[in-house]
Amino acid sequence: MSVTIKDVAVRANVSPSTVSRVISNNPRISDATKERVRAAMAELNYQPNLIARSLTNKSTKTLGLLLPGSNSDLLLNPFFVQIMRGISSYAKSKGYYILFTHVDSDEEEVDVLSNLVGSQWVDGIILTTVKDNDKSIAYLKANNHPFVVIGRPDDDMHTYWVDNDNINAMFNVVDMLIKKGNKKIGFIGGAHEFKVTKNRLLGYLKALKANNIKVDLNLIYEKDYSEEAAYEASKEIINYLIPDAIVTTDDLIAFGVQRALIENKLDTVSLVGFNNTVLSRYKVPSITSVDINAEKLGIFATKLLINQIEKIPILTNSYIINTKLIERDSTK
Amino acid sequence: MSVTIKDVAVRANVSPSTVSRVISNNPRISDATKERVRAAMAELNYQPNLIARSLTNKSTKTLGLLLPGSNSDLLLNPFFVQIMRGISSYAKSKGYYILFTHVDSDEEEVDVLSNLVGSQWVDGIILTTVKDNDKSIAYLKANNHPFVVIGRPDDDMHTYWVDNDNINAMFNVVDMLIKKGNKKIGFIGGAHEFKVTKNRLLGYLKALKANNIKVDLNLIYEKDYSEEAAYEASKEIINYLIPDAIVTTDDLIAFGVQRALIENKLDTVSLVGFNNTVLSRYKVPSITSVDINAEKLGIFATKLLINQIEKIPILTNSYIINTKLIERDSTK
DNA sequence: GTGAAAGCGCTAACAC
DNA sequence: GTGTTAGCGCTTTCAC
Repeated sequence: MSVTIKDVAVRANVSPSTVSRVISNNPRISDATKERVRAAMAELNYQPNLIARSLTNKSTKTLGLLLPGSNSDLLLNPFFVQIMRGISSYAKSKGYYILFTHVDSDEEEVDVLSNLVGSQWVDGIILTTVKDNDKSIAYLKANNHPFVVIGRPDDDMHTYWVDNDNINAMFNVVDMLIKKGNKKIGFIGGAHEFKVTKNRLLGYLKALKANNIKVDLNLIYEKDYSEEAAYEASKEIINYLIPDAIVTTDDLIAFGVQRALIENKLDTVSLVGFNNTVLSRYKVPSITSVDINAEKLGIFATKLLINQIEKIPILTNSYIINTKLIERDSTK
Repeated sequence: MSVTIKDVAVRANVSPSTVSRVISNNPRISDATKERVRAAMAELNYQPNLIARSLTNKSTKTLGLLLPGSNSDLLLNPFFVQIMRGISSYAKSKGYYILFTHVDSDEEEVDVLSNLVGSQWVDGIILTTVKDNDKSIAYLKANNHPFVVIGRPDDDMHTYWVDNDNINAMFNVVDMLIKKGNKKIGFIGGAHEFKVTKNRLLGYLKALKANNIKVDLNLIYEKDYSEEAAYEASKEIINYLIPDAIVTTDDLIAFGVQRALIENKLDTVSLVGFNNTVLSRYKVPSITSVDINAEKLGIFATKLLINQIEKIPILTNSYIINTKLIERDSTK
């Protein structure tokens, strides 16, 4: 059928092992035979069968990427695609493939992992969300399988992870708003089970405290990552009081807030998004947002994982990716 | 190291081949031994090594997914993620994995394909864009490798593909607008090299013709898939004349148009997007758009591909996925 | 109904 | 420097 190492060997009048050595560029092969073998490979249009190689090497040069399920708008968020782009490009540069799977439910997640890992399909796993007491993390640790998570895990000293400094990023947003004179600041975040939400909320609280502003629980909402839920939450806040500003944990959420603000003609209320998606810039008014460098998150996560797999000594088990506040018209 | 078929065999006091037969549920194995083997597998927590299986079976149960490069906002478009979700969920239901790669340039595309195919990593390929004289399609055909494309290819009788009826979908949009009294209708599309753009333009032209409206080339723009480019194009159209309506080939483009319209206080101009992304619904005014059923595109593409790989007789080499016009406030 | 043996395409230890 | 050989973990033909 397709041409194998044996065919090349016959053609070049050498043994299969010699061909293999030429492929891996083994220095002990004479230049003459190298030439001959390479010529044979070219003539026969030979391409190594990576499956066979994987079997002997016990390594597939493939990374598994677990994406969250379809129960929220989370995946529709462009920042996921940016992360994927980062992962894909770094992986490619290091000769790795990416296998991806959606996970529909929490229970399923460990099953899927167990398949991927147990079947020896992947050399490592990239997790894209982190929860408290994350089952997937627990499973991978128990099985001692290389993995990296995007987001800060509970056991941040003994896990490979990348994340933004979400506490600080949100602290800066809120602090900036307060310095500009805003006092009554609402917070609308995604589901509380996600670490991101939790940490951004922490940053919010920290900033209030640092500026001696009392926390008002009626101004704090944590729902799911949808435009609609955010819209509803904003209306509740507005009914309670007219805030000076509303901060959110995602642009999609900010879009929902903006809709509510516009509907209620509240053009004095400041608004801040997160993740700096393409559209935040083009909204009217354009929305101030925090650029989280999603592509970089993907790149460094993959780097951490590949170093781990290839046992390349690394100085750190994590990277904090810098964020950048992009001020636009929605904050005065 | 990890537990293999041999370990199970020893434990269950049978030969490896028997274990293999139990795994594949071979009917000639007695229920008693089946039981025994299954028990052994459970006790040892055995999971088949898929790499080894792939080597013997000459099938990896993995599909390669090629995504467009980073030179446009195309990939940031939520509809891509929806397609991926469709692909992933159907593939999963049939026991297939998905390997994905970004392609940065056209030249690179064939290289990447040749790697994927030649290395025998994937059983089939999913192409997500189609161009005229598509090199990738040519390569896959030449190598006789199973593939499917999302979008209608040149040789639509001898290629597996899924697509919307883009000509008709756009025809209906424009026809509807004309029936409502709009006459001067602008068209802003993505890059002309993409078949999608071409076909939607065709539908636009067809509708004008059917209604005896003369084509005005000053109202037709084909740029790239970006908000910004669309915004600029709209301004040029507005400078030329105030249109009754503007149709676009993508919501992202429509967003750019809307920004230009709002800036110029042109609230009488109708606007239609495409792909019905989440945000079109929440824009102010909400944007009429065409739902292309992206997830379904992914599902049926994968179905076509897997049937082909497994040599399941199929009645058709393509599916036309229905579209649905979602009327909102942007069209009067 | 079950076992023995060969082979998928590659790599690597061991010879010479 | 190069060849021989065994083996990665599985499936499958051929025996019995």
